[in-house]
Amino acid sequence: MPELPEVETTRRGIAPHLTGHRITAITVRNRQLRWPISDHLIATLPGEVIHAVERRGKYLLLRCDHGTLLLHLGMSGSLRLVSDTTPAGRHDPVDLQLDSGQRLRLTDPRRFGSLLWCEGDLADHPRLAHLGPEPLGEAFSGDHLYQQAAGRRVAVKNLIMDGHVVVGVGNIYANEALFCAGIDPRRAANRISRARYQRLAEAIRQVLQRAIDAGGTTLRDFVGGDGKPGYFRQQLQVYGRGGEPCERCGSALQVERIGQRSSVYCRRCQH
DNA sequence: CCCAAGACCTGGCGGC
DNA sequence: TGCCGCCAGGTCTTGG
Repeated sequence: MPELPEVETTRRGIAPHLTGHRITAITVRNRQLRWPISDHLIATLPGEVIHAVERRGKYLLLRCDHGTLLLHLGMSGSLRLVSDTTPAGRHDPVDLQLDSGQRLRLTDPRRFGSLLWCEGDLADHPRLAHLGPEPLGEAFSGDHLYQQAAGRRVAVKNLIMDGHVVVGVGNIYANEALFCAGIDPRRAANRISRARYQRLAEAIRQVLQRAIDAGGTTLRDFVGGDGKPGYFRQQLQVYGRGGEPCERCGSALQVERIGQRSSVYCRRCQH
């Protein structure tokens, strides 16, 4: 589920229910996530008040009195607010009990998500320190991509999915943005002009922003606890549409693996 | 430094 | 129906 737009949608959905509230208890049913949940986190979190809910890349940041909870949803994670009598399912490894009576429940069947506790300077945290710029922020541009591409022969699709280059671009939106920009996903990163990177940066921004905007409409359902977002599916031009006609030229969309990830593109429109 | 591949996990699907 | 292999929205680690 979670690419940047979904993480941002989640952030917006949960923030009003968390901000200003105290975590009164943490229930850990399975601590084996991407990294085991630390004893220190479990001991420390109860009693902390959440002052703000922010996002860096695909990490949600719950800023508390004495530190920050970093929450990553991995491949299959989602968060919901539930009442404290809602029975937990098989794949609900963690609940945070709040002083409002609600619980923030993490559901994560594949357990690639993570919960980390950071007490020092957030910017120095090993998971955050080397991340690239936010795609919707000022520091991200075609020039930035062009500079990052220098000397790199990987496929451009792999470049833009590299979190050290730019955060938040997952497999879905990498495919979409490259289609929008008319760039062949297999093209070597260092064989693309500055002008075309400008177009690509713009496409990345646009595609992510549009998805976030679409996500906004499901916020209420999400927080109510039953929402499985599927809202942006209809807007996808290439992802999940291998073999179907290209929206622009009508020729059949090509499916191919690039860097272990399934990729879809139009042979006629993307060069 | 760059890059490809393997690793972590579970569930759903299509094919036989 | 049952089993098997493959696929899945992420990213860290390892080894060349």
